[in-house]
Amino acid sequence: MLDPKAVRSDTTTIAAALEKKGFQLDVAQLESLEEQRKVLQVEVESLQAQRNKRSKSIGQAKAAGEDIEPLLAEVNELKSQLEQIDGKLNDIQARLDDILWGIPNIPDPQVPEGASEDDNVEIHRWGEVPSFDFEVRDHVDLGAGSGQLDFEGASKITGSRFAVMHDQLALMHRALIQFMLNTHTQEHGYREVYVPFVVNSDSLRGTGQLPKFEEDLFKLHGDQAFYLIPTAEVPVTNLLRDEIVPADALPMKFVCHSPCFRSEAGSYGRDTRGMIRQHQFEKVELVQFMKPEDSEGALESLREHAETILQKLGLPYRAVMLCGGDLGFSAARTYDLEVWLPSQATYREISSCSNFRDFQARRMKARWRNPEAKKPELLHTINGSGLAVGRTLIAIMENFQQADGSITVPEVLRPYMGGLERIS
RNA sequence: GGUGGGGUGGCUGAGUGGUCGAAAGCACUGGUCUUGAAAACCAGCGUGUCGAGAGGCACCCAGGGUUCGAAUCCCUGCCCCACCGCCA
Repeated sequence: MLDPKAVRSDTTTIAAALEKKGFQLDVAQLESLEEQRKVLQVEVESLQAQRNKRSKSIGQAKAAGEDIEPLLAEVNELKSQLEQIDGKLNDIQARLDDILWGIPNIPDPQVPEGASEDDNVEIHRWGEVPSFDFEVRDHVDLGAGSGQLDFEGASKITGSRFAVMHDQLALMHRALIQFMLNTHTQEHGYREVYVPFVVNSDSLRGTGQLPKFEEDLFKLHGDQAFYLIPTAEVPVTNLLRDEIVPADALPMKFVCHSPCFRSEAGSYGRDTRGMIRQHQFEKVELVQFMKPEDSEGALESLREHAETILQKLGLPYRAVMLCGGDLGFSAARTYDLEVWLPSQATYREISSCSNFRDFQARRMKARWRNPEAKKPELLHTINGSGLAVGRTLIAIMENFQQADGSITVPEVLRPYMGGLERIS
């Protein structure tokens, strides 16, 4: 959420800044509601002040044994006035809140202009794109060849956009998770955390998936509004919801492995083949909380932490900065890491690293005590995938495939796989 | 699933209809004292919002309700603790 005060006072400036994201802020409506709110609120509060005063004097009069009837009549009149105006205020306030919770974060000035991912700006490339002296197979064919990747089975069990893995492939999938977690805890200073994979709606509001993007989520049936997590970002970031942390606890860095569940509504027909876009996938997520002045630098280092995984695995990739139109709802600035996929002869997203500034923190009331300030201040949050496990597996299969359809296991994974050098 | 007890400020914990945003203790901050520290003593110390300020308003798990007035009474929900049942 943006600072409501800023939205109030700099409405047009903010509306202009949001255009980069392709978001149209209804300035006229906002201003009109705000004007009404102000008047009504002043009125309600002054009526409340009067009521409180009279009620107090009723108590005193009663104690003194005086007649309270005239006072009662007076205060009853106030009460009915108050009820009427308060009802109007609540209505206006609810409408303002709806607008406020639905405004995306303001993109950073350095975010490039653009409407879609085609306008993202490449920052750098790493590694050499492999060349093959045989016909390249995609991960679906490679998996079918070894009989270790089964989409029909998954389709029978559940439906489309799920996968079943067997044997060495399942082992490598698991090894990737261990490798990523160990690297981030042992080399990058993250605390490992295990969290619920089912969350309530407050948590989703906190990180920004709700109220606008409910259709992207799997919602559980039941009395309570529970959802499957679309990313570990949701439970981990919400660890600090309604908390005030001391300055010396910052920065806080968490790494969390979790499954992620996404409905993929609106992506019919996209990436229907294979394991690129699934309803369920594993991800190792990096989440950090820090003082506002540290978040820009922290995003750079978090991106490097994610890049380290790709480098250690020897996977060619590039880093891009997302343009305004491709930026997520809550993000002020995002780097995507894209891994090379030989079968598609292109780079595909494997990690997304974002700075949310105080946008999520304001929604969550996640704060810290700045010793130099009198009041608690909002934290900054950043996060990024380190990495998406399923897509990493695909990238390894395709980049390290051999003419015979076998796959060379990256050196760093072998200790996690009993020394296995090749999947065949 | 059953029975009982609870959810109050950073923590512990008092408060069961009126001057309570809330006692007390701990923690924390500042001061006195001390060579320094500790102890002792004094003072300060929740969050949000409106206001230049004085101050107003709201917040005692959440949402409704009763009342002139609710932390306190009623209803619903959520959560926690104890015991019983069931269970990976």
